[in-house]
Amino acid sequence: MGVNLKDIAQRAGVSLATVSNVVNGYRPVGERTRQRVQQAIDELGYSPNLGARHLRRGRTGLIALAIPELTNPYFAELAEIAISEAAALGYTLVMENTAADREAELALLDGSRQRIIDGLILSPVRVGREEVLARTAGSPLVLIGEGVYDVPHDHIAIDNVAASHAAIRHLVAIGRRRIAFIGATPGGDRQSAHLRVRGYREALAAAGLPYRPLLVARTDAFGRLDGMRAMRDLLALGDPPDAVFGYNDLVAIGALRALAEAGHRVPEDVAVVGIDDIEEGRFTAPTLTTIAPDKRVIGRLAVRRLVARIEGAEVAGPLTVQTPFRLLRRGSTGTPDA
Amino acid sequence: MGVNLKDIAQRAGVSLATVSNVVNGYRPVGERTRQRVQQAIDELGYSPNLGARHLRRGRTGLIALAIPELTNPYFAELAEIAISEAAALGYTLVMENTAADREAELALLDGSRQRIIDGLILSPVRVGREEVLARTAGSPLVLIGEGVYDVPHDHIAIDNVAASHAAIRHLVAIGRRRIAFIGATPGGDRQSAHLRVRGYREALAAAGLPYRPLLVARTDAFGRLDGMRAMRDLLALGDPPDAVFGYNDLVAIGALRALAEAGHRVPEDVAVVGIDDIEEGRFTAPTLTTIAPDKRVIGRLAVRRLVARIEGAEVAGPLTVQTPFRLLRRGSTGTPDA
DNA sequence: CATCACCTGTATAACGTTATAGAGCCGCGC
DNA sequence: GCGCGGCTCTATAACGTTATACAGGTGATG
Repeated sequence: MGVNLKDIAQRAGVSLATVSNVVNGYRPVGERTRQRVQQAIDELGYSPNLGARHLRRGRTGLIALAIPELTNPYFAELAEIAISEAAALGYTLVMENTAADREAELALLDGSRQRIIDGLILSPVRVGREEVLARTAGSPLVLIGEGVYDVPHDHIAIDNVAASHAAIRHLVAIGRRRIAFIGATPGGDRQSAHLRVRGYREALAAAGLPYRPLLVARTDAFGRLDGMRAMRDLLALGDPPDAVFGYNDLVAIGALRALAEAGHRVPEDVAVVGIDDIEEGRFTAPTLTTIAPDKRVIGRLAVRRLVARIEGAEVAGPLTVQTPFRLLRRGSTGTPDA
Repeated sequence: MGVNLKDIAQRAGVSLATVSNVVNGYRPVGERTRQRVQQAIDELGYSPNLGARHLRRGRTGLIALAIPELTNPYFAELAEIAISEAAALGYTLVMENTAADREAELALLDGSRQRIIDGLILSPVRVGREEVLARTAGSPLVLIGEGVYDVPHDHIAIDNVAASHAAIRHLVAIGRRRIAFIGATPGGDRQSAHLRVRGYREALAAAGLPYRPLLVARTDAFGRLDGMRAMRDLLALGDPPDAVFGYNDLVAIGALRALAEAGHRVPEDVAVVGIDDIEEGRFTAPTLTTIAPDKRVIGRLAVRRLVARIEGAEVAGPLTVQTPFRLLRRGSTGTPDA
């Protein structure tokens, strides 16, 4: 349908190859010829057929970002950053929703369904080291968030243990002693849940506080509803917590809801901290104290690493990169809003 | 790199064309041959090179969903539905972020950047009838949300006027008399803002209430922050409203925040209603009454229409489809949570 | 003046697929 | 026995691009 190289070549009175060289500068072209060709391109409105180009080049120009849920604002915010970074590098980013499903993650890893993409950024939830090592697809892979260790792939995430430390230290500093954690997982999945629990335990120990297993609430997923249910259970304990640290902001927001329903005051009765710094947390009542990962760094770095691997560049630096984070004190731990 | 048709053909001892026919059933193939080929495919693990296939077929198998912001949960929820519907129909959905930018919308319409996609689902914000009519790209286009009328394209949206009516009727029914609207726009963009204001005015008139221009707050965008600021302004009026209807849930949630900060009780002092039924609204304090569009219908219908047009099928029914909605009564208008 | 290197531009072979034209083969009916 | 239709399967020409090999011309150098 569209205008193609041949049309341009005819119009400009040169060969196909010359037009191609003008378009992507693979070989030098004389100034006069270049101008004639460029004029023809402008007049006819040529844009290359990417299918054909990529068939020839062996690459498609697409990269995929696979996340467990698009409706988690953290991932939506991350995706927005990754999309624009990919565009800046000349790639188109395709979103894949794994829905935290093991089969979906495996399918992506093996690339069976995905002969279209040049590389994959995956936020793994259900797959671990073995599955990643068993990966057959040859295209580059960058892991974000959850840790899958000792695999030959880039991995970008915050230091989950340190992040937990910071959250718990803050709660201790404002005088809390019975600090609960919401969002532990039963199985081996969700490495970061384990790491965050570990940071929680270590920080408690460092503060001289006892570790009470009853105060660590497991959840199946990590949405608002899960946080709400877990908080209800915690409130039903004979001796409920005076602070809660959620696996992420959504869980913490669910906890806020359960506390409001039960008539508890936040932060007076129970203080709440989350992780992710989603925009929503700046508008809850009270506003949510949170650990803010640097989403811009994570999103951009993931895309850049992936593109560098795709293009075969030597990538400096270690495979695993830990990105910075900050503690944002807000209403849910007693800091008045600005 | 991968296994291709030729490898399979050699392995099975048949011709290229036969393998192709086995793969996509264009021509009948004898049972014995089919089995030999199928076995070779399974053994070697063949999957077609989509670039080549699409070069030949003239289609890429990609469709784009262009929305003003990925971080608006309404669009994230819609996107999740559209992605899975597209996958079910054998297409891959690419997300495009227009960031409510006119240039970005125009670029998508003209398809200059987008020779990769077979069709486009666009939620227009800054472009209107003329721009859509001037579209040069030949690929099918489906519009969602905002209305751009009298153009030869499918358009899927709720009846904005009726939705506003329902919201205002509800507020009137619970005894409110000074009802404000947050989210009018100055320019001609955002048709739906105009329509929602129109429904607001009509419903006021039908209830015998006066229309007070001071109670219609303009905003530049439609996020939580915009809603919060607008609500602050409304509260500063000599005679503040006793109810607020937001352009969408985000705006309404911002209003909730401003009300909480100013010490007003919801719904006792001010009742609040939004549109979109994003999950977040079920967890605010109080929970948010909202007009719930049927996102599943919108997302699926948009994708199906688009795919039908791409594949050249005759599409029955009118171009413009209005999708159903429901009023969900929650805490912000005095209905206790279930 | 011959040789050589260089600089532009051209012709063409891929890339992996699908659709078209046609080649064998078999059995049936005249 | 011959022609014919139907059924499988094959050979091959696209699709639009890029990279390779090559051709023609020009200027510099010995």
